[in-house]
Order: sequence, then structure tokens, then C-alpha cells
Amino acid sequence: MGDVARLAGVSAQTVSRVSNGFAGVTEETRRQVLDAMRELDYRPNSAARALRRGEFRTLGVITFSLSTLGNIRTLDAIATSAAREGYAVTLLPVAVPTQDEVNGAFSRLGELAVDAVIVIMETHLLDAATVSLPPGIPVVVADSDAGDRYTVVDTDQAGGARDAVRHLLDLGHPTVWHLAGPEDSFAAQRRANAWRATLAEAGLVPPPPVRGDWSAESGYRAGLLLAERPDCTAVFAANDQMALGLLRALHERGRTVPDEVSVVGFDDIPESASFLPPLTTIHQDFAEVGRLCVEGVLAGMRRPTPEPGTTLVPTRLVSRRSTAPPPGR
Amino acid sequence: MGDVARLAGVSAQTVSRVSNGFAGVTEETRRQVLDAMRELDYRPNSAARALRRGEFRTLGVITFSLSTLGNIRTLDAIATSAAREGYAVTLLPVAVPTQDEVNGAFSRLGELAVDAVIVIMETHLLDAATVSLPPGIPVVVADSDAGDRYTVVDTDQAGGARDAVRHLLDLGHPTVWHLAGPEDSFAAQRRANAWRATLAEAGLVPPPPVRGDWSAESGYRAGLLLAERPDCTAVFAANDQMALGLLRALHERGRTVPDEVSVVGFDDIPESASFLPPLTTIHQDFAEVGRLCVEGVLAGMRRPTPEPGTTLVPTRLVSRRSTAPPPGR
DNA sequence: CCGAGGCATGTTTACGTAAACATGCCTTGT
DNA sequence: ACAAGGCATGTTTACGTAAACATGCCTCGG
Repeated sequence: MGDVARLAGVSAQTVSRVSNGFAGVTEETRRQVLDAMRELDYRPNSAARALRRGEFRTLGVITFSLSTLGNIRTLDAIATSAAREGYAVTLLPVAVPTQDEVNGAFSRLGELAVDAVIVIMETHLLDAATVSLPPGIPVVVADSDAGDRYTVVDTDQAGGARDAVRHLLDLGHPTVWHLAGPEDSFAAQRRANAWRATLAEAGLVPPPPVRGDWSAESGYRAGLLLAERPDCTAVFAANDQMALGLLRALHERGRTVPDEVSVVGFDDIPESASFLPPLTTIHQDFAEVGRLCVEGVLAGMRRPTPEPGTTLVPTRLVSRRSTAPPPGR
Repeated sequence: MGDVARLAGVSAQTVSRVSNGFAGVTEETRRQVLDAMRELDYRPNSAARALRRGEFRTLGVITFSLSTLGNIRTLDAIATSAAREGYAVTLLPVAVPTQDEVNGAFSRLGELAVDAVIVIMETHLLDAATVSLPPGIPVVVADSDAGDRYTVVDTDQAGGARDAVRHLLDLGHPTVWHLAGPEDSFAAQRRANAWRATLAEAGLVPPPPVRGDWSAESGYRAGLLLAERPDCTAVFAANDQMALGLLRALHERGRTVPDEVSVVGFDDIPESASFLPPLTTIHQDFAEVGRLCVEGVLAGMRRPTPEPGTTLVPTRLVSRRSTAPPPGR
């Protein structure tokens, strides 16, 4: 910076002012400084800048090894939103979802160069973490239900599931079966609960749910069971991949979709439009989740103590060809 | 740090020594300092540390919006390897693969707090970038063929494709058809070239390739064409998703796999083991690619001028049930 | 028994930047 | 015409750390 100042014939402080886009610098002076910067290929030292300013302009994201598609797309949206706000994103990978690993990530975080943290993680692991987050830095949690203790942003899982079930009931189906996700997933739990509640609202007794593990293969296995039940005319699958396996099983068993059985998925993954038949599903707006996460931590940096609370991002039912009225209607 | 030193009854320098795991500190002194650190919940300031040390212990990764599965898994491996080496990973998202965006990312990089850069990007965009990378910081490129100008780490696309084709020829198939990826992808080009070369080596004239766009849907469309050709008994698909679509098309047209037609994919995505039938495919070792990227930049930080060159990560043929000898053998 | 040398620890300093304060010139109103 | 005030720019200082150098004690060999 000193060199630039010398070459431009000004003080280092003026260079700093130009470098930070400060007002109150003559146009001519600014030009001279910019020329000198270019000439010397000057780049501000971000470490010194961070030390002086007390902020890093960086957000930390803690998540499991970029495992699920949803997490990835959320991360992507976070990175994009953060970049727009002039923030970089630092990844804090947690190799395996064990308590030790989570604690490790949290303690590393303490000495990491981040101004705020976004956690994409199921709550029960957060809860059990023994290492506290560094005090005073804002935290937003995605994909969790810890709204009573943290600021939480999440897809409206319940609303989406309710829309899926209602869509099928409105078509005239006597009831809706559920191909649920794994028990240890909160998203799966919330979708299953909303399915049950929506049926109950309609005065129906929910049929026994069939459980998968999110994979297409598990959906296929579940589908083989459901295909045996002639009274099963409508299935709400907890994600699109299981729906894919379900479609295959139904097809193999000669149960045509949607003529004999209607299927609704969840997520709206790109491939779902190309399924056989194209899948009616619940679209999740990951981009919005990511944007709100960034917005949330930035707000937390301005306000001293953000109160806990949950922001839900609405879903949208995408109606394709896998749903129709039940046979005989 | 001063407070900790005071509480522990030592100098700030000793605190620094303990904090950095320096030898030459009495066990007792170390314990006292550690106690004081805990007591005061001291966390070293990474900005000051970076300023003093002249390094950030952070790697930058430039990639397109976490688009393809391969990029994501590479990024994941990079983050994990980097963490093991004590480095954090900062994401540099490039929203759209346009020249402006790439230039933007590169120039932002200049003032970013990273010690090295890993670029996951097709070469032609790198080439056209007008903004130079900051001089003196190591760069490793993945998923590219710019081995003459950069240090490059990549999956051995050609070797994998060759293995796929040879596997089918060895089973006795008269020739092997190719369901290629999009023209603007270097990975697709290299796989197609190796397919052609391997057939030529065997004295065969390659049948016309069918082109898809990586998606299952495009594989389905291509599969409908290939199903019409009774002389087509073996297909090498450039990725697993297109292979999935291909399998569906063949199934619909009554061409059984592997009895009538054998199919080999590329990537070994998790789902491919659950395809119908389970897919023989080429396994890519993304973890190794990521590890080598990190190793490469770290080596570049020690050596002054790393010479360009390409490191290829070998693939592995995973033989499942979608391949068999041709009918009548 | 004494000096050399090693080892644990303390003191000084610089890393590059930006906030806070200081300076001096020029405009403006009476 | 002159004081007041604004505005562009300069000077001083501190951010938290770790390298380099300094100090003092203790051990060990002749």
C-alpha cells in the first residue's frame, strides 16, 4: 500500500480510501491511485484488512460430507447469495455424523476466520454437541426443528406433505398410503406426521406406512408390497427417488400409473419430469432456503441478540402425469 | 492473548508457543497456559495469525454452481483432504459459465484469503479467461486437459472407456455402440475418442455414435433408436444416468438386458447397483482426485515453480449383471 | 569450582490495514 | 474583507500474533 501511495504521490490513507470506495476523494486523485494500483498489481491483504476491521466477510457452513442432494443445493444457494453480499463461504466438512466429529467441527470453528455460521444438520446431533459455538457469532440452522433455540430456516415440509395428500384426496381417492423416509430423519418425520394429520382432518384412519431409506432401491422394495394391495390407489412417497423405485415396482406388477395407482413424490429433482410417467411432486425451493440462511446470519450480525424462531419456505405442487382420479370414477 | 498470559503468569510469547504446539515449553507451564485459555475461553484470532504468518491455511475452490455430481464429489473429497491437512476450503461460486463470470471469480480471488486455488472447470473457459490468477499462488485444475499449462488432476477417462469397450469385446460382442455425452464436454469427448480408438485397435469400424446430454431422458430417447437395430448387442453409455434411460427404453421395446443387449455405464453412481438389472459400469475414484488436488497445491506451496503436467486417477470396472456374451454364444 | 553451552522463557518489533484525529485550503455569507 | 465551516488529504495509532533476538538459570565437563 505504501508503494502505491508513493507512486501516486498521495498518502497510504488515501489509497485505503480509494480501495474501499470511500467518498470524498477527488476524481483525479482516485484515478491516479487506481493507475498506481494497476501499475504495481496491488491487491489488498485480506488478513490485515480482517484484523483491522474485525470481520472476515466470510460465512462458515457446517454440513455432512455433501451427502444429500438437498444439502448440496442449499449450499449452492448459500454460496451464491453470500457472493452477492460480498461474502465468501468456507466449508466445514464433517466426515461422519458422529458426536465426536460434530464437536471437532465446532471447536475448529472457534478459531476459524468466519463471521457467522450456517448449520445444515439434523437437530439431534446439534443438541448433543458438547462444544459450544463461539459466543457472539450468529448461527442459522437449516434442515432442523430447533426453532426454540436457534434461528431456523427450512422448507415447509408439513405444508408440502399436506398439499400432496390433499391433491390425492381431492381427486377422489378413498385414502392415501405413505412411503416414508427413514425414522432418524426429521424431514421424514415431519412429512409422515403431516400425512397422518391431513388424513385425520378428513376423518380417515391412516393405513400403515411403509418405510424406506430415501433410496430408489428401498422404494422398489416397498412398491412390491404396495402393489399387492388392490385397495391401494394413491401413494405419497417421501421423496422422488423412492417414488422412482415405487413406479418401477408398480410397472413390473402390472399396476398402471396413474390409471390404477396415483403417485406423488417430494423434492422435484430434475429427473422426476422424465420418469415414466412424469412424476407429480412437491417442489422445494432450495435457492430460497439458502438465500434466507444468508439473510438471517447477516441480520444477526447487525442485531445483537437475534431471537430464535423458524422461517418456513413454502413448497409448490407440480402436477404431472402420475396422478389421476381413482379407477371407476 | 495478553489476558491469558497474565492469568497464567507467563509472557504472551509463551502463550503463542503453547497455542502453536511448540516444543520447548515445560509441561507445567503448558498446563497452566492451557488452563488459563480454557478459563478465559480464548480463541486465537485467525486474521492476526494469517497476517503474521503470511498464510491463511485456506484453499480456494472455483467451480460452477455445484452442478454435476462429479464436481460435488470432488469438492467433497477436497474439503475432507484439506481438513485433514489443517486447511479450510473457501468456495468461489461461478453462477453461470460465461466468460464474464469466470473473470469475475478470478479477480475476486485476487483479494481473497486463500493460499492456493483448485479449479474444477472445463478448459475452454479457463483458456479464455482474461484475468490472470494472482502470481505466485499455486493452482491445480481438475476435470480439464490443460496439462501443458497447469498442474492437472483428472480421472483416467480414456482408460475407463477403453476398459468398458474391451470388457464388451472380450465377452464376444462383434462391436460396441456408444451413447455419447454432449459435444461441449471434454470428459464426453475423451470417452468417445477412447471408444473409437479401442474399436480401431481391434480392427473394427465404429458404428455411428448416438449423442445424449448426460440426462436419463436423453438416454431413453437414444435407447429407443438403438433398440430398433437388431445388430446392436452391446452399448457403452458415457454415464450411468443415460444408461438408466437406455435400460428403460430397451425394456420397453422388449430387448432384454443382458441376454440380448449388454450395457456398460460410466461413473458408478450409488443408484447404479439398484438398476434393473444392476449396471456394469466404470467406477471413478473422486475421493482420490480430490486428495491429489489438495496434495498438488500443497506441494506447489513448497516448491517455487511447479511444472505443468497431468496426473491421471485410474478407474475400475465394476462388473454387475447388465453385461453378458452376445446371443448365440 | 568455574566457564561453556543448552534450554525455558521474556522483550521487541513488524506484519498491512483503517479508524480517529489533525491540517490546511477553499468556499460562502455577512 | 474576514471568519466560519466544509472538504480533501495527511499523520498517528492500534488491531493480535509470531519471528527474531535477548536474558537468565541450570547442567555438565575439565
